[in-house]
Amino acid sequence: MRLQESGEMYIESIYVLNKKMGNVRSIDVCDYLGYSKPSVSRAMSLLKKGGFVIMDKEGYLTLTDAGLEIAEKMYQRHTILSELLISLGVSEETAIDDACKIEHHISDESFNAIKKYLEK
Amino acid sequence: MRLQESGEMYIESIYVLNKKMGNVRSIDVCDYLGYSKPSVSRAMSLLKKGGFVIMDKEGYLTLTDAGLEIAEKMYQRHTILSELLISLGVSEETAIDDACKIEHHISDESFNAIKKYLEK
DNA sequence: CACCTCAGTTAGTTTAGGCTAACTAAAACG
DNA sequence: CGTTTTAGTTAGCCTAAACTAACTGAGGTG
Repeated sequence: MRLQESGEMYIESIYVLNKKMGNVRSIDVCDYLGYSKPSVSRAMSLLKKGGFVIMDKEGYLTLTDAGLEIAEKMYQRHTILSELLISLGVSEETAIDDACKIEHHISDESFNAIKKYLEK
Repeated sequence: MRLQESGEMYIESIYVLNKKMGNVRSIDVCDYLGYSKPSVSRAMSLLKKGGFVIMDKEGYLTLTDAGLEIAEKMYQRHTILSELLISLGVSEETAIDDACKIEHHISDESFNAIKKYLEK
């Protein structure tokens, strides 16, 4: 199952919310992303089917290993891209916004080059 | 009229093809982007309606001032983002690919910060 | 001159990903 | 204990942007 950009966003949201508040349900994702319940519900059912997310009987969401792998990748990209932009003088708010969009489009090769640059 | 990412791509293609070969028609855009004729035809009619492109009776495409403004913006972004990535050690092919995707998502603020960084 | 090719358009399909309205079922409350 | 709130789902709509199939109309050629 091919994961789209929106799928990556949902997975990353679950990951971030989990770090922030422990248990995560669909409704939290709605609030976080500003999407309607049906949109999130449908996305979750696709992510469940794709094997990225598990939902228990009470509606709590957990990332599978596959989901966690994506989430960590996206989160690392998010963090490092923000860092790059901030180090170039961009405001924190814009840096985070832009990182959020770019993280889904940049190749591993470019990302690793940026990471290496920042490590120096 | 709000311009989507795909609209920006079409406009940039016309601009690039114009630089490369002088006159540009829809069919050249098809070849360049690898899209079907109906896709390009539809896109051109939207860009005409939006006032970004003019098509003469023979089908030759010209950018309006508004179109040219977008094209130059995208082209500059494309060039400078490629430059940035190449300067960080990314291969030319990947750098160009990634620049092509990122150019539509990055804010002016971040772009200007990158530009300033490269100027030093 | 009949025919073919080439460029563009029209019509209709598909997929992705938002949305609202309306339903269900469980929990919380007065 | 009945009603309200909360969370999730179902059904169906909309837009963007790709596609194929099929038409149109202009030029070039046997």
